[in-house]
Amino acid sequence: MARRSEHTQAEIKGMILNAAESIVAKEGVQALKVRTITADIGYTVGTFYMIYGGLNALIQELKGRILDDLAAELQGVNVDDDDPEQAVIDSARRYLMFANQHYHRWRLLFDPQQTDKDGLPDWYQQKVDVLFANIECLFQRMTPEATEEQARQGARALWSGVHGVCVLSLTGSLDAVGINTIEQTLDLLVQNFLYGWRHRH
Amino acid sequence: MARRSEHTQAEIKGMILNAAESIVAKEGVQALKVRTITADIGYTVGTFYMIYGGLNALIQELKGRILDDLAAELQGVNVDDDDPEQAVIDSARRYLMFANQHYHRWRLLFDPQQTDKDGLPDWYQQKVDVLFANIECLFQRMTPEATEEQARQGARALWSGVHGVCVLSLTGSLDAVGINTIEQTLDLLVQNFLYGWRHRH
DNA sequence: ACCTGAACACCGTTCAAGT
DNA sequence: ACCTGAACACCGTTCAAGT
Repeated sequence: MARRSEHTQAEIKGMILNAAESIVAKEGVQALKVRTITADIGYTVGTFYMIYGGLNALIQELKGRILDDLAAELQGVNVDDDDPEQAVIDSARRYLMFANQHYHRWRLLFDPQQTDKDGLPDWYQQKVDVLFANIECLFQRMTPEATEEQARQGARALWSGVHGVCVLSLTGSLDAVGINTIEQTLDLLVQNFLYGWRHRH
Repeated sequence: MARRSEHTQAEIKGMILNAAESIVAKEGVQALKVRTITADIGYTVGTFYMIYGGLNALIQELKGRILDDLAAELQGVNVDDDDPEQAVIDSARRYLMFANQHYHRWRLLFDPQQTDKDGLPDWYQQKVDVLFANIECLFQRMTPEATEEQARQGARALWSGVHGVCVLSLTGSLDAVGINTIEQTLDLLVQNFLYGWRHRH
């Protein structure tokens, strides 16, 4: 036993990440166990700790990946034509779609157990900021007379709302509703808010 | 040892509930352990299982209590005068205040780990419905020309949004902001939404 | 009948021991 | 240097054994 060197450290790290993503995607974080991960890739527990300091470090990296995927999804909206309002609506729909299709991974991003005590790392916060910058930019274009700070606040308020609709609807905390009803709820929130936002400026 | 009979089953149950509430309020659910609870009340693990089938059963009951407290908080808004819009705004502010002051207990209501696989019990769903009925009623009064179903959808959409603001702001997922900034964000969401709601009907 | 505490299963983490 | 697996700590849950 020991000293197999069948894979480089980098390869093992990749295998761990893939195995972990797969488990989270199928069963959620609560099913993510060190023993399961290492068994899945043909290694034993100890090997995991050669690569990661602990389960939290792995989860942190997973969250980064998920955030990147979410960002890619939101990048897909057409922000170049002259209808910023429609772009906001599209963004919200894409957010719901991502949350619905990648439910467990999306949940991980906001799992209360998985928030590091010493706050999130800088690179993580930066990814969040980039994600938000697009929405803020659309708000600027919708209401050019608003200050940058107002656009920030507006984007934050609406996006929190969009997130709330996804959380309560998809987790079934509200009650059981189908996905198209959820989309209606989302549109209702977004369109009423945007109407108010436009006419109050 | 054994057969102390210093307390009735009902008394022990009350002691467990109090100890559990106290732990959750101070440290959150993740700190709630059977061994800690029973040690706090001067009993041992086995006693816990005389009263509850397991930790989940206790947590379920805790959630019911928290929901009652939240309902009481929201009952406090003045819905009798002729300004239903202001009553909605007040309700939203009270919801934020409750979430902020009873952070860990409020979080428990939406903890993903703590949602029973076979859905929530009927009595729980009923408490949620009662809570929502008030908001729906206010929507009816704001826009009497809307159908009941529209009022339901509107209340659901706005309340999801309100919840989202509380979640993202209080958990620091967005970024670090003070409580008054949170209230501003909340008001922005609610007022813009309501403006749209009123003028689009 | 009421209560204890040893015991089991499970899981994160460590580390002495192998090659 | 790389990897194993026994071992420890922690925790939910069970149950034989005490009074």
